Amino acid sequence: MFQAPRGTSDLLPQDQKYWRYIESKAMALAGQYGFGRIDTPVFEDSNLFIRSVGEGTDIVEKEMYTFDDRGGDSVTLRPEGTAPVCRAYLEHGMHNLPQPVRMYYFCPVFRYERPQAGRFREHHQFGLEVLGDPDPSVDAEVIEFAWRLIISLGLKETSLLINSIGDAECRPAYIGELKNYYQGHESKLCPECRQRLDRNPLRLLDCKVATCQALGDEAPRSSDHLCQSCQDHWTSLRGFLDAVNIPYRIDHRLVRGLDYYTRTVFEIQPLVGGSQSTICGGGRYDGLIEGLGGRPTPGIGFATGMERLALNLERDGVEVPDSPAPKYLVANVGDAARPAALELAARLRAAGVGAMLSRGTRALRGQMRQANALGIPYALILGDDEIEQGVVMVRDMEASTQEIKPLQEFLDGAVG
RNA sequence: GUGGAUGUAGCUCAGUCGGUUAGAGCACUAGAUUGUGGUUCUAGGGGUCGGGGGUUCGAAUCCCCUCAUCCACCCCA
Repeated sequence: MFQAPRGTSDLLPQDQKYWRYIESKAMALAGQYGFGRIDTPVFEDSNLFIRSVGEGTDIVEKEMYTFDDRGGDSVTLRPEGTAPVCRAYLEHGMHNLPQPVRMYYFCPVFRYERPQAGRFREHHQFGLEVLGDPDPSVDAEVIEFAWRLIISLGLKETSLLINSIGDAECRPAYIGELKNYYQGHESKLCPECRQRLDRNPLRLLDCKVATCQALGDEAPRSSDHLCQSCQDHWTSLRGFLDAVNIPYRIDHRLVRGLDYYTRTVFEIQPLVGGSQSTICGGGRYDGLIEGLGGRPTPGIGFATGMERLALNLERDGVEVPDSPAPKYLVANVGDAARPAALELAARLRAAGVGAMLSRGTRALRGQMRQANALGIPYALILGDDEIEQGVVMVRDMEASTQEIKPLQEFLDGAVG
């Protein structure tokens, strides 16, 4: 037997409601905030991700689905959503549009990781980007969007964490200080963190080993080492967030795993849940587009994981509307009734009314069971008698009542 | 990539000191009701016991390998 590849899964009809619910809420908000949808290819030139996400990151080092296509070009299944959008911005000359350009997307994302609850090799993200506006009010608006999405979905018990990690001007000096600090305590670090000291000092801050955490509490804070412009940006951002009553918490140890982030970073996490619990993450990336060969263009965005949102909706018991069953099930008894039933169902659907043919069972009983099992509100019964008289029996499944109507009269009423 | 746990019907799980033909509930199909659902009763279909190899007269049960899922690390949505 075949089974879905490791870390992938089927989204079955009965589970679709959560996704459709999230999509409809997200799209409605995107419209309100003036975002236009963009869809980019599932795979891209591998170098796009190497250059944007960063060569030292886990994603590029060991998680990308990279292969040579038959023409010998190295392509990679999208491991994140921001770089392709920036590529599209450049490729289509969007800097000529009124700035900033606001775009959102739903797309599958691929990372070769060891699967676990809430973490998959293929997952799906809703995300958005604002390109071409450096102002902290945009940061606030993007964060407010993310928060509003979570609230409007009905998720409770979540917290919003923010931090500022500086930019190309001030971060190198900060990282130097951080290294200095940790080198003074190297003997107390866990083995992993000793490696981080060279490779990725920022990540020292979010180690979960207790002794490292204790060191992290006393470590120099990025927000205390910002250059003047980053400092101003950070201060303004908090003011704006206060102005729109967004309940953020500053987390000095919030750093993110992609190299392109500058200044603002943020995450939304549920208060309960396992280790794979972050449901939304994002930040500013003012150097990314320039790094991809464009003119200096600021950007900010975030992404949410559909699977994790759905997981949280289910766990929180959020009531999610299911897609309604067709209004009519057309039951039929006898050979003559089968084509008549098919025609009746077709006429109803042509007029925009939901109707489906019952399973071809000889016993009417089975067809009524079907209507019941599918939650179809009305059964239409066609037998030899009805066809002969040009009528149809309409049964209200919930009220357990039924009446005989002339076919044309029924159709007029059903369609009207 | 590291460590640990778990894999028996579509689902939830019994069954394992090795011993006939592997079970239950739910779900599904049908009958009771020759043209009427939900409740009830009855019957039926459905299993390479995750896969492969080994030990044995005999393996769902013991051993090895492998695959998958879950948990933690790592990392992230």
